[in-house]
Amino acid sequence: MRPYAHVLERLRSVGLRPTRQRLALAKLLFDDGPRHITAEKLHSEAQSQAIRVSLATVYNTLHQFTQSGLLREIVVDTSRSYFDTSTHEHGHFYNEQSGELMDVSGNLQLSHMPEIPPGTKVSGVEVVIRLAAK
Amino acid sequence: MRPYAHVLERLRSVGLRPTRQRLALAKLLFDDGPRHITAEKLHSEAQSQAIRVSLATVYNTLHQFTQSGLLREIVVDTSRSYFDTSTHEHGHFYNEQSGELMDVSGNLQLSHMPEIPPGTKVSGVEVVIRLAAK
DNA sequence: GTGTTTGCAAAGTGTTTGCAATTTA
DNA sequence: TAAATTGCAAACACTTTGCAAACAC
Repeated sequence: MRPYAHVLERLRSVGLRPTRQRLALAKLLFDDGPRHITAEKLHSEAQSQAIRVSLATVYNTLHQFTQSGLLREIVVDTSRSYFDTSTHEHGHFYNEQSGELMDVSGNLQLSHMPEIPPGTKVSGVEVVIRLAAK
Repeated sequence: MRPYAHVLERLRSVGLRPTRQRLALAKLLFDDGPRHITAEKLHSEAQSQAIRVSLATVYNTLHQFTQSGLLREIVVDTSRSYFDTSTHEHGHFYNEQSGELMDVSGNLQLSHMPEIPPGTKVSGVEVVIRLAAK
């Protein structure tokens, strides 16, 4: 029985040593479909499953995963960072009251791509639909 | 001669007392066409023009202006808040290297508006095109 | 064994807050 | 003069960093 096999493979494939902490966090992140999570949430989730990881390591790991392309950072709130396990380009709903971040299903395109300022190239397009209670 | 007349009027129209600080900041913000600015930048700009305003007041003022609809806050960077003097809905270019935020000219629409989660309504749509050096 | 990773605690950064002093109407 | 606003300094929340101990290979 190798419960971590797929996650282990995933880490190996991007050249990250599969340490106990990274394996545990990767399992939390990638084992149950798309997730949107903050560092603090992931940390407390780990704690509640008796996984001992420091908050600093959670931050480090989230950034390493992001750099490696396993995660994507989504900027919707000045006061905390969200990380998305879906790395393809897609839009988001953000509920400011609850802090909940959700994928927009289906593909959400721009009507047209505007002209890009000279000397630059597009590194990403973010569409955020902010929600409030009705 | 009433150099602040228009700005003064603007503050009055949203029910904010035209104090010396608010007038000076409003002048910096609204007198030269659309601007995208952070609190620290506005503060240092004021300082360099010998306008005495504390950073706390700059923050307070930016938030009051935002609440009153004179400004719009744009979320593009976890580490600082940007405020836009154009309050209509429009897209932005964000150059992560320089920290420069620019309007997308022309109107940038979504190909379609997705179905909104039940019990919520759209409070705003943000489109950010991230730029990197070519 | 050697280089990498972790955890802690301290430091950092942008932002907010409490409250006395000042200003506006 | 009464109520609103300001400025200061302290407090805050999230995030990053330095470094010794622990770990992976």
